[in-house]
Amino acid sequence: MQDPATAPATTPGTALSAHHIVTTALDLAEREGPAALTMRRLGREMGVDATAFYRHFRDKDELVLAIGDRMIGQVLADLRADSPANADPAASEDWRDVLRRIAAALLGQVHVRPAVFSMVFARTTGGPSERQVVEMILAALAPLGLPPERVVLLYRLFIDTLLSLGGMSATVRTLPPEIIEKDASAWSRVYAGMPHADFPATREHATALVAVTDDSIYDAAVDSLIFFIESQVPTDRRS
Amino acid sequence: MQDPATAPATTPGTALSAHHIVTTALDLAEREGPAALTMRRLGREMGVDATAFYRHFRDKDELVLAIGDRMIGQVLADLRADSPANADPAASEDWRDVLRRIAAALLGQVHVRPAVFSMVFARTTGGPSERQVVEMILAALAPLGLPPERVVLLYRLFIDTLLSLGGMSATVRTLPPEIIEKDASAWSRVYAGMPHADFPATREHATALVAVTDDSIYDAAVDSLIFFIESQVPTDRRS
DNA sequence: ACCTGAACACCGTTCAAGT
DNA sequence: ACCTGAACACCGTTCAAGT
Repeated sequence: MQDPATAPATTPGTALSAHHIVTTALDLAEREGPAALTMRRLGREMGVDATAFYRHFRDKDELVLAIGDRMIGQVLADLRADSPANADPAASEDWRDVLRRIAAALLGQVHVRPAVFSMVFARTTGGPSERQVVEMILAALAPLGLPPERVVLLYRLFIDTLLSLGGMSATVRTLPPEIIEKDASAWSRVYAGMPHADFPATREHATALVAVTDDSIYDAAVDSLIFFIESQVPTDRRS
Repeated sequence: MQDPATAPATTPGTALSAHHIVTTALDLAEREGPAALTMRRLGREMGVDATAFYRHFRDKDELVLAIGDRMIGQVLADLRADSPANADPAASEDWRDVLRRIAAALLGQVHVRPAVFSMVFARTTGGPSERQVVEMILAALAPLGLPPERVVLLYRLFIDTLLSLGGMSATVRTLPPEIIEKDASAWSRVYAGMPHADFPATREHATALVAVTDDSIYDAAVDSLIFFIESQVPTDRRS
């Protein structure tokens, strides 16, 4: 609690902090879309001049990465929350379950913070949360008896596939509404009124095509990745 | 050849056409990055006012989609060029080879047109080239004896995984140079100077981690996807 | 130490006017 | 029919000035 009389008259209770800026920026991006996250708009939101943020972040990119770091922190928090190690810290979890839990936590953020996810999925923050997720995946794959080059390739295949699939889905979700409409109608046109003679396979699958969801594709990707990794594991380490 | 005397003095030999606009815009984006593709910059490039393009495209998004369509057209051209059906039109190619050729053609555009790829990989143009690629993949998977819902899921898994992995790679490639540097150094920091006690798996794989390339990940994804699809095919249809 | 405000060099897009 | 040019409502960022 700050005494209103001693607080500077120009900024009544609106002291900026990196944490508070990130919180407000994240909310703004999710509420109105990635394009609404501008320095000026954020300034209006927080009652300060647009240029005030440059005291806390070198440039807008730094701010966006900080928002991304906040999101990865949530991924990590979700992972800890439903970890079986909470019940039995000594139990070493099956690597498949570790990967499935990480995949689920990432997909959760695609749903709950699509704007942020679309802004940072191709970027690296190098923050502490990111490092811990990296360590979790590598620690799960390391005991499988594969050469290190193979381990890191499978690690990157896993994380890059899920980040990019999630990022694509999040990007589409946060496009301006009129463009989402255009994209959707483009697919309808592709699948529907097509010359039967030239596009037999597409016509045959038109009904099924419109029913596929991004989440079912993501789930299939997780199954596919685990199935592929399993196939590389020496038979004596399979379980 | 146009008589210089009869050509309008204001636009000497610079008549705009949708095709010419797309060509110049694509070149500009690849030459100077996606951020350099602005209406004003393109106008300067072509010697016309920035607002002249609105006679040919409804808005900038339409122009970007047209550029994307041009790129997919190249994918299709590449596919036709190295199709074995050129030699023997009666031969029906193994579905694995069809998928591998499509994957290779997409990756080719990631390399040769990363800026365009990064701008459109999450979008749908609904153009004729796109339709033909869709038909190619569905026609390859249709004879495998799977229910239509399964066919379309595997089709989407295949195309979405490769588009999004390629898109992520292309996005990183076309980031402003100083940001690429920041991203790369972020990874070095993650992999290198980390507390050995807390990140044993990361430390163990530090050397191997920096050696993984986007292309090797993409290739592994193609292998993984084909391996997964194979596993779903009824045994009597495997070959 | 932290924020303001003017300024610079940009954006996409609309619309009346020119040829 | 096609392009121009002024105008509107925006951007990110720098820097001198304020408190």
